[in-house]
Amino acid sequence: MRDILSDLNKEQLVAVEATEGPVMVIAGAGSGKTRVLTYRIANLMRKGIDPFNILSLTFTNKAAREMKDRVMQLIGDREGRNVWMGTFHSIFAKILRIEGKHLGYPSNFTIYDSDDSKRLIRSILSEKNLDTKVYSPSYVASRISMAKSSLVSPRAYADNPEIIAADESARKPEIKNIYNTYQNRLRRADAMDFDDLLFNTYLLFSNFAEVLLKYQRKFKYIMVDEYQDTNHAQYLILKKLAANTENICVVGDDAQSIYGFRGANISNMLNFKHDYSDYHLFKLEQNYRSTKNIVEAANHVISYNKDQIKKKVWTGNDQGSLLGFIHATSDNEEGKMVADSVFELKMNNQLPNSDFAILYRTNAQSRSMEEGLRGKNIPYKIYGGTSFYNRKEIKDLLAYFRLVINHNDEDSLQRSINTPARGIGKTTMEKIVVAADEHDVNMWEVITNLAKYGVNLNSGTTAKLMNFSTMIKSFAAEMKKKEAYDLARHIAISSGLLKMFRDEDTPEAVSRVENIEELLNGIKQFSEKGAEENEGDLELQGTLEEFMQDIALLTNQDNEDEEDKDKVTLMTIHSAKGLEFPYVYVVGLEENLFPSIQSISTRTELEEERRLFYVAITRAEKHLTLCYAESRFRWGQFTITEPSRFLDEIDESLIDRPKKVSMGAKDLFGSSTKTKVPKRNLKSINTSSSDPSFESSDTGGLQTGMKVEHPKFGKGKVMAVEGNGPNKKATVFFNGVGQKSLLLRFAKLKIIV
DNA sequence: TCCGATCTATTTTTT
DNA sequence: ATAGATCGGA
Repeated sequence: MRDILSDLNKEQLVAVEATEGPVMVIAGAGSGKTRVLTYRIANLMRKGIDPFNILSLTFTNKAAREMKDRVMQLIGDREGRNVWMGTFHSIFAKILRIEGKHLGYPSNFTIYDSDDSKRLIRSILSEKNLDTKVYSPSYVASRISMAKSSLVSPRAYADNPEIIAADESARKPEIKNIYNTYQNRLRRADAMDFDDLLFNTYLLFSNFAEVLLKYQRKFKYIMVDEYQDTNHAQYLILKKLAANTENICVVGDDAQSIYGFRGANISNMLNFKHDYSDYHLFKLEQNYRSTKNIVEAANHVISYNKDQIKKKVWTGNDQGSLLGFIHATSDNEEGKMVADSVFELKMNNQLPNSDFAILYRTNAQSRSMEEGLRGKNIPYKIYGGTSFYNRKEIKDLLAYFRLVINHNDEDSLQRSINTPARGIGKTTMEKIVVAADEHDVNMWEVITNLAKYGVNLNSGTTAKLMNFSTMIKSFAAEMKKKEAYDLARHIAISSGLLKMFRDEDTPEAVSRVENIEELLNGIKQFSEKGAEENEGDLELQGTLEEFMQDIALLTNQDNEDEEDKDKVTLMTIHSAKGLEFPYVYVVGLEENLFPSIQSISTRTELEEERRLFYVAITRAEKHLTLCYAESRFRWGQFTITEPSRFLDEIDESLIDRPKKVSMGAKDLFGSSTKTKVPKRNLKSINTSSSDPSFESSDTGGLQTGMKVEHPKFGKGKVMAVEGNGPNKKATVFFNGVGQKSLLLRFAKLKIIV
């Protein structure tokens, strides 16, 4: 620990040593940002600061874990574990479990993930008889989420003329009411969604001065990673927490801001100098990670963005080899070619699998990569995607756990009450929901006091409900006595859930049973670990409640323990941020995929996509390969693609591209013997050809999401509408044909819905 | 109330 | 492709 400071370059060193007062570090990709943060923590402790007084915030679990590991390496586990290090959400959840009572929440509140939120929104929509085509749950969810991350309460939402006008012009005036009901429902269930973890922390700190003071005293030194990704709520919370000592150090890179879609606001970086006039600014511009070619490619790409803080990222590293380029005819071939390339590099240079990463824009792209790698027997691991905790059987079992911990959790109640079937059907549940709404109490309250709330049910049903609540209560009683694993297994068996899947006797059900076993094993490990650490410490360790708190914020597979060491990494670019790999493949560089179709209509969104591409490029240390496939299965359909505009933004001289440039659909059809075009798609192209009786509609009011029919392309869905007047264009996804951009002036479109 | 067959929306990215 | 929603029959 003595000479840790000698590991740093001059700029890093000053940033590490400026421990007092506000500090902002603008750190280019690969410039040792995490290093600065971890060494800062070590340095603080070296100077005698109590680790309990240090707070370090990150965005992803992976980044948090990485930071923890590195800090532990520097200063040892014993002291290291006392630093409050974690994601914003997990740290604030921890605080809210302790202080939530001030806001009227019990400490065992349930955290709803985005799935749970959407399900709740769905059920509110159906109660309010709103059309889910107009009020698409994900749209409503994102409106609500945006409001919350800007600290706009349901009340403030309804009172804000601009928001209301926006909703009205989008013909969705009900959103304010949905938001209000949604928030009441969460409250009634003693549940918080992800945004509430921030919003409520903000409320806590602004309304309870003594609580704020307690945490201001506690967190004398605050560090924030990826500051460019903070949203308004996070910004204000930080401002409050740091108000006393102003010992706040934020590290960020505007060029890597990729979370605008969830409310991140780069202006938080720009505002820093206004909030803390005596701040110190440090810039880290030397890239230690990548070769000259990679850095140059990245700089070139990002220079296409208008909005950016000027800085010059450079490297003293070798020139390195040219960027690789893979041009495949289909997504499957792309997977094969990437796997071949990995295999070749690995064999020629005797490299471990862990040197390789394959990065993509969307989780769905992992499949063809997996197939390719499996074909070559290359071990891989996937981050994210449909995570373990999102599988149906896991959610089913977790719903029991959650309900046992928090009986008021209505989502879990609805999920578990008739799974496995107990003869408590829709009619019964409807009556309960109605009674709950009428008396503004939650469903558990109604179920356990049927008479009091005037619910009329026959004696058989009453008995069934009674049995269910008795069972849940008995589980809850055992929670205090039993260890997490024992209780979990007991619930899996006594609830009948395990039996239900066993009885099903399909291959699918077998894997569901296996997954349940896996979850139980995970719990076993957890409680054993708890018992180990328990000596002398918290008595709560190792209970099911603790386990649930632990996993509530783990949305992707974060359990890396088992020998996942030497494997190729597959992940989205978003989750790759902050990581680095010697060999990186960026796949699916196609228009409408990357940049994504939803982003190409506005400059800000397109620039965010470009920053995402920048992040992807700068993950690579030694070699970067860019991949493009001429066709791809998307939404279960065969689609013809065009190369991404981003490919043109890298200087040709940096890419090792085969001379022949052949692209586009014509070429593909000419040589389509190689590409498997499913029969039914060919059929649908042929059968839906021009029909003399076809009548086109007035497309003046055409909107995203509408269903249309085209005389030649058949039925499709409008993905985007852009331009005005005679130049108005629509991007339509046609079943079996793929995506088409149509000039409405000419296109004969019939609006179906 | 349950079950199966059929229809339908869904896919951007993360906590 | 796939999970969930919906509907009709048992």
